[in-house]
Amino acid sequence: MQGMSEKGAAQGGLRERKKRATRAALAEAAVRLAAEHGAEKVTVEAISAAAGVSVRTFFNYFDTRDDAFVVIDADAGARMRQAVLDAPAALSPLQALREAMTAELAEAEQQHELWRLHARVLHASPHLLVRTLGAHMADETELAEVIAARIRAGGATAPVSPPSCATDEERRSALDLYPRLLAAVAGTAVRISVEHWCARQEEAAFLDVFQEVFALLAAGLPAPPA
Amino acid sequence: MQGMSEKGAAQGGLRERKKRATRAALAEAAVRLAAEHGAEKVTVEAISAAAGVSVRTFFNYFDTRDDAFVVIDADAGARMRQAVLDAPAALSPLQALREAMTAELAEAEQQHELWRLHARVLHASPHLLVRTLGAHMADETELAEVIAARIRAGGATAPVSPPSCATDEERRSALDLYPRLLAAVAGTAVRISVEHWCARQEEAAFLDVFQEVFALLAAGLPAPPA
DNA sequence: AGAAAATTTTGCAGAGTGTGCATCTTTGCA
DNA sequence: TGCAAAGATGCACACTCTGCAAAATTTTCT
Repeated sequence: MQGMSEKGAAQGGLRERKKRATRAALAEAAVRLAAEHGAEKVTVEAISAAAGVSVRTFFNYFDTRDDAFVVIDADAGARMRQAVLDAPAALSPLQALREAMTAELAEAEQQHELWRLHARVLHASPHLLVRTLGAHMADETELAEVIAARIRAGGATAPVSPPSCATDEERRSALDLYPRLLAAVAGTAVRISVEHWCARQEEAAFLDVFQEVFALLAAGLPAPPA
Repeated sequence: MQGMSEKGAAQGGLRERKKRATRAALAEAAVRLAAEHGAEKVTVEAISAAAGVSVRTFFNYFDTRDDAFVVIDADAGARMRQAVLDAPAALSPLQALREAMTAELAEAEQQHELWRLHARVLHASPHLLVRTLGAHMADETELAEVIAARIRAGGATAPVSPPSCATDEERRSALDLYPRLLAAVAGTAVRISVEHWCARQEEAAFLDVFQEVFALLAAGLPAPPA
C-alpha cells in the first residue's frame, strides 16, 4: 500500500478498475436521474438500481446520498496538482495555476454532456452547489502544498519584495500563508468564472472570462471606472 | 417588504423577537452539545430538548440537522452589507470590504466563547466546515450587489484603467464580473485568514494575518522570494 | 488448476432524519 | 373581547444511513 500503487490515473488490477467503474457508474446514474427528475426526487434505491448494485453498496461508496451528485471526476484534483508541478519554472505561481486550470477545464470539455447535466442539477438545487464547493475546498490544502513545493524549488521570484515583511518571523509566516491563499483564491476564480459564464452564456467565450478574472487578480483587484 | 422593515438588527414585534430567540437558542444548544459530545452523537431530539421546543419545531427552523451547527449569527451578512455601504467613499472596493469585515470580526469577538466552541466543532468534523463555507457563499451574491451599487455610486475609481478592456462590450461585462469576483475573493480571504490563524494561534495576532492577506491581494498575489 | 486468504457485495434490523397534515396555542389587531 | 393570522406540536410515514454476519468474488499461493 505504500510502494508502487499510489492509485494514480489508469491503474492495473481488476479490483481497482471495478471499484472505479462502480463509483463512476453510480455518480453518472445519479446525475442523469437528477437532471431528469430533480435531485430531491431521486432515491438511493433508484440510483443503485440504475448502476446495478444494491442500496447497501451505494453506501459503501458514498457517505451520503448527496455525495453522489457532487463528485463527477474523482481524480481531477490529482491531475491538476501534477500540472502545477510540470508548469515552466518561468511562470509565477499565479500564472502556473492559471495554465494548470486551463488545461483541466479543457479536459472537462471531453465529458461535455455530463458536465452540462451536472451544471443543470446544481443550478436546480443550490443545496448541492454548496456541497460541490466544499468538495473542491477539500483539495485546496493539497494544492497549497504543491504550490509551496514549487516556490521552494525556486519558481519565478518577485521582482519587488512583497509589502510589509519586516522581520524574518513575518517572512516565514507569510511564506506559509501565501500558498494557502493562492490555492483558495484560484479555486474561487474558477468558480466565479464558471458562474459568470453560465449566467450570460452567449455573450462571451469562457476562456475570455477566465483570462479576465486572472488579469483582475494579477492587477490586485483595482476599482473599475464608474 | 420594501419600505421600512428590512428585518434589520433589533426588530420590534413580539413574534419576530420570539422566532429569533428560538432560532438562536437552537443554534446555541446545537453548538454546545456538539462541542461536548461530538457533532455526530447529537440528535435533533437532544437539541430540541435543550432549547425547550419539540422536534417538529426544530425542523420548522432548520431544513437539516447539520444546519443548526452552521449558522451562529443569522444576520451577520446583513450587517456587513450595511457596513460596505457606509464605508467612506474614498476607499477602494477592496479597502471598503476589508474595513467592513474587520468590524464584523470585532463584533464576533463579543460572542467569543461561542465562536470558540463553534470552531472546535467545525474542526472536529470537516463535513460541517464545508457546510459553513457554503452558507457564507449564499451571502456572496447579495454582497456582490452591494459592491456593484457602491461602484455605481462612484466610490474611488481606478487611477489607471484595468487591463484588457478594449470594447464597450467587454467593459460592461467586466463591470458585472468584478463585484462577484471581489465578493468571492474577500470571503475566501477571511476564511484563509481564520484557518491560518487557527493553525498557528500563538505566533501572530489575528488582525495582522488579516491585514497581510489583504495586502497580498492588493499587490496582485506576487510570487514571494524563495 | 485448486484451495485458502483477502476483500467486496448484499440483506436485514434498527436508529435517526425529514415531511405532510390536522389540531391546538399564541400573537396581532380592531 | 373576539377574530384572523401565524407558530408549535403530535402523529404517521418514507427515506437515509450504520452495524453485523453471510454469501460471492478476486487474489494469492502451492
